[in-house]
Amino acid sequence: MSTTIAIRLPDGAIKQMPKGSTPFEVAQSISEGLARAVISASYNGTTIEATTPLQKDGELVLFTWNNDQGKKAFWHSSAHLLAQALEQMYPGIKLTIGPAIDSGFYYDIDLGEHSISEKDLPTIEKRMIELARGKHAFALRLISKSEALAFYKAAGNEYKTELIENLDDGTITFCDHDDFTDLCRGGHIPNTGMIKAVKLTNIAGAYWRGDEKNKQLTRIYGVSFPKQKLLAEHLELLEEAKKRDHRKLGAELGLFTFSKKVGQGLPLWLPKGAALRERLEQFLRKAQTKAGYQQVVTPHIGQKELYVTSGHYEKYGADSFQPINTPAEGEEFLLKPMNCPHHCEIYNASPWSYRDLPIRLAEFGTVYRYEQSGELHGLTRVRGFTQDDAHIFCTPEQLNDEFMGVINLVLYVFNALGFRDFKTQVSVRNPEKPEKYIGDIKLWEKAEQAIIEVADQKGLDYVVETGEAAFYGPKLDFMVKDALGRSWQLGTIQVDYNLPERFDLTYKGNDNELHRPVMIHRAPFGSMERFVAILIEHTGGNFPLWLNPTQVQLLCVSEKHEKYAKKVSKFLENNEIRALVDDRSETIGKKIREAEMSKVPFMAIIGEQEAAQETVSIRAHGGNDLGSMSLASFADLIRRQAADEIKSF
RNA sequence: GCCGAUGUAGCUCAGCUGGCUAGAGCAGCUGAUUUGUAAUCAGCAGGUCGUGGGUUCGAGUCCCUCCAUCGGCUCCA
Repeated sequence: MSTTIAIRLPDGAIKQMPKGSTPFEVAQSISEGLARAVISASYNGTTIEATTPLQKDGELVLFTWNNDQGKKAFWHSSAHLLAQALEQMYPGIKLTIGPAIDSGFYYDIDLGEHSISEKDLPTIEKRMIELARGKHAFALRLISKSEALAFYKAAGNEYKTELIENLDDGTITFCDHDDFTDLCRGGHIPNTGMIKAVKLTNIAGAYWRGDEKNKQLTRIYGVSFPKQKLLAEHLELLEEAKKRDHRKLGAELGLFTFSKKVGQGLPLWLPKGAALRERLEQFLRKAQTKAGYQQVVTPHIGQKELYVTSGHYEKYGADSFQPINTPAEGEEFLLKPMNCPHHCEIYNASPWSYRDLPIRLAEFGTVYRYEQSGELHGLTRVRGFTQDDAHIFCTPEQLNDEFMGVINLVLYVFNALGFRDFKTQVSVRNPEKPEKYIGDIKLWEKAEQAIIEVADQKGLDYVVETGEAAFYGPKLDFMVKDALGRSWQLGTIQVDYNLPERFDLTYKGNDNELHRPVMIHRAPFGSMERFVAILIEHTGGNFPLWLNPTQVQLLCVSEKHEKYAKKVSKFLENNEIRALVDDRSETIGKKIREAEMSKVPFMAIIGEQEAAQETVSIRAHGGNDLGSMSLASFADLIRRQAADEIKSF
């Protein structure tokens, strides 16, 4: 029997180590520095501890703080530490789950009689650090299902018992450190001493197993680091991100506002915001016209019957804005929560031949949805919003090509606005919850297959999310993160075989028989509101020149130069450049300061010299002095930059 | 909707353990100043302290209700 094993490292090197060596010892054989940094490891694809003995040949990957897996192990271990501190400070609480997340960790706890508020967090942090200093090793041990159940039954913890019930005997492990034990599948740092800095960020309610019908537990979120300095940097990053918050910038830049009197979640677009939005609409309208869309307009309300037909009423009626009554007995209208039923009726207004299809109907359609009060969020989640909606009615044979066409349009839009960092997600139904969906399973399968086929063909790097489909069909969603890293769905493309059935949509085929068209619902922006919100956060309010409501601010050095400023302004206007004149009796310093704060891309200083030489002195936002130039070359500069921005896609 | 937090002039904030007519800066208005690359000076005005109730001799400060906002959960046609 061999006493050494061959361990292959990611760089291809093969280490011969004594059987039973640990990843930590392998690291040590490479360098002491690496050994100190190693957090956890994976062996033949399975996450293991740095201290797990390796018994057979295999491939080893060492994880440090610099890998995502290393961070996950670090944060997961920190969750254990949090649980230990909580158990000591609040005896009798019941632990449930405590995973690592993208930026930190949390633990869900049933506090029973106790209650914890944000004021208690610093004390808990302190206790965690004290415990960490004990440098207690994390030790994973296999335990039988019956023993595991006995352990948590004795503790009266019904949550852990429920978790264990769903695990297979022989795969269950406990993790011990110090006097603390937790059900755990592994992936820890060697010992608690590595955790040098902890920040518990917030406290929240979270339902057991994510189900609203279950008991609400207390969730404590935190983040931890191997160095104090890293925590300070992390907090600073959060502060920076807050400055890009679209709610803050929206107010500062005068883009939009809300009014308690108008109502929660009903945004009011101010002139500058409306100008920005208008330009986005123009941009998309142009692209859509090129892509063969036709613009339509439909009313903001529709008879209740319309939504009963579509199935929306049954699904959302009770939780929506309630029907509007009229003087006529029994007559009821709903504020439209989506545009598709209206567009279906437009389709139905004429008979169609297969030669006419595809029909692409587009509308910037304003819809109203009664979102739960706790869900409202700036412009990203509102109760009244405008979708850049369109519905494509096509033959089944045309579906893939049409779907591809929409993907290309969405990518074009994202590119044009600099959204390079997005994720695509194929949202399919959850087969275990058929009650959430309408229509024939066979059609669902066809629709899902079509999306995956086209996404593959396009080479999209998508993830499949089960249970995220709309109730009438699966979709391809384009997800973009906000300043704080929260993911939002912007673009969406949906395949729908169901509404054509419900609205009895038909076309005459070349066989002279009536056939069902397929419908694609799609919105590249998603909604104007959410898109503008994310655009604000991505650009920090420094919009691309072609989109900016104000491209140039003309700043008079004194009131004497007002006349020349007007002339310059006229010139720019004739060249389709959007400029404003600041001719107040303020110092030039103050005018520059205010223009800087309003994030205008260019400032043109206009004084004695400029008036005499018929030039402008240009300062770019941020302080870059571009010197003086003729009006024509300035106009040219702006035109070129705007054209470059648009061309870059 | 649920858990936790917050709510003082248009904005950012001060107001200690409840105690006289609630303060400041910026923004606004009026006047002076006519200015060369991130805040000119002076004066004036502006708040029923989110709302409604309660405790108290006395509430911006303590308690409750509701409303709105923030961080999560759930939801997202």
